[in-house]
Amino acid sequence: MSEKITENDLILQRKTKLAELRSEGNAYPNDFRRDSLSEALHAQYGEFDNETFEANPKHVSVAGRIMLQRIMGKASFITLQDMDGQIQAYLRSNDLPEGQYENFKTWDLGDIAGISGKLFKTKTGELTIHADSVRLLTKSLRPLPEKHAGLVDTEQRYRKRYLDLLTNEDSLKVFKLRSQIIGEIRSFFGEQDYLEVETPMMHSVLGGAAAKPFTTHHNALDMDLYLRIAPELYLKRLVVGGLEKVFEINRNFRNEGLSTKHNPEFTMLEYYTAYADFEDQMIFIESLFKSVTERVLGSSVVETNDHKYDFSKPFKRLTLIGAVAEKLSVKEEDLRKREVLESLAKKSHLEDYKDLSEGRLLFELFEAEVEESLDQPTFITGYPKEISPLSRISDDDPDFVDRFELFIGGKEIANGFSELNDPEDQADRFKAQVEQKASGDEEAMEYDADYVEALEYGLPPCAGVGIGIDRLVMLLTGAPSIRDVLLFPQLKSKD
RNA sequence: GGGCCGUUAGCUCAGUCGGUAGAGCAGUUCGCUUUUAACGAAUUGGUCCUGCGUUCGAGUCGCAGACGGCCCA
Repeated sequence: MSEKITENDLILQRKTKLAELRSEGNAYPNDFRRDSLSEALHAQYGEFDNETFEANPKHVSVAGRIMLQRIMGKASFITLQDMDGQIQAYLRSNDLPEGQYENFKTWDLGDIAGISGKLFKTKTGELTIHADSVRLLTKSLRPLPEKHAGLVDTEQRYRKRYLDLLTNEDSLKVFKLRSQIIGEIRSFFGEQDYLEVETPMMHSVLGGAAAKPFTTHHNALDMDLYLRIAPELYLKRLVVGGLEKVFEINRNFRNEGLSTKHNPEFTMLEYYTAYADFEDQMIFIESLFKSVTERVLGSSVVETNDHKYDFSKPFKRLTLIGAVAEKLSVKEEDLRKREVLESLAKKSHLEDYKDLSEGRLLFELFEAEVEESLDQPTFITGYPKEISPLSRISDDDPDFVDRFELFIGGKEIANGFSELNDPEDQADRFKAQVEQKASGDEEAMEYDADYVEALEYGLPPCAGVGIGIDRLVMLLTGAPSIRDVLLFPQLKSKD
């Protein structure tokens, strides 16, 4: 937390300048108002020539951070950066009020300034503000990273994201895109009459997913609570309550390892649709992905690095057992035999495979051997009942449930199923989870009696889906690590 | 948890065989009224991640640790 604050000459020089500013009045004014943003000016006036500007002068005020400066005696150019982009200003000693140019010469890269003046084009045709007034709005006490390379050190980019955003345009782009993606998802659901809700982040009963939780304590209630691992059971209570189309975009917390695909807190979209099943949801996801990519990227074809995904086409569909059979070159019917599963599990170095049920063995084989190879969008269906305690039993086979997971680029992107709305079956499944927990499965759920009671009032037939937003953003931006799409990824404290 | 790689000036990076720690940018000073990574000249700036060890001598070699990255389970 308290990384040692390093004082060096560069900072001391700037502090001396700040002291001078303080002695002249308020060093942190907040009465400058801009009327223009940089990119908007380029868009509106980029094609103008100086004749046009002379006939029809445009006076503008902009504000931003000084990123570059070119000082030539009694005239200078500076590059100002705002939320929109960058614009150049031309400061000429003779054209500024008494003393302003001399003050400007004491400013540093990274200082925040307000500039007013008329637009013109330089010799080389660059749109520039010919300043008639300049003001220092905020003194920067620390030097910015190197002006061309930007901030490169990965650790510093994560710990001091503000410097990364200021100096690395690509990084800023990723987070702008992330915001647009989430915005378009909201629009898509809104257009289809889904209601957006927020459900509790602090749960007294653990459920909704197989994961290890974070625990916390409420002092006034003297009660231990879990940070939620999933919002599922609350959202389905809302479906019982008549919110037949409902969604939530919010954080989940899982107390597990970190990797390029995992951060302890991550953003999940979950939605539920009454009178729909998992097959309907697969089609819905296809249209969601097509729509979001078209609206955000302008095309349903996403090309990043050496991968290409066309979201205008229906996704591939495979069964879990079929995918494992194909990958390991075994017959599907053999994958129903315990001895075959065990020998494959041994070959795949699965831990404690002798203690696992057949369904879990199959699932873990899939995770170990198949998942990573599913590059093109693929729905996997046919999940075993025992690893899906909230899913509806398949009408075709009582050992399996009506569930799918979506894989793209070797990563799990979505998980959905027809919901189990039989309260007696749900009670039995919770009991099985409690037994698994008792026998050492830290990821098993707890018995949620209140949820079973809600089901007893009647949950309409429905289906729900969870989509990992961070992984979706990785996919659409080509980011190789989840840390590149999280503004402040979890890192170890340096103390 | 294991393996590999990295950590040197504010930033980006060099650093030979173990022998006085370097460059570019930024900063400071001077010059320069259309520059664009502005330019020219001079110049300041170091806990070489931390600790211990080997050695006459360690940024460099060894051991332990911290943090980060990638890969594996």
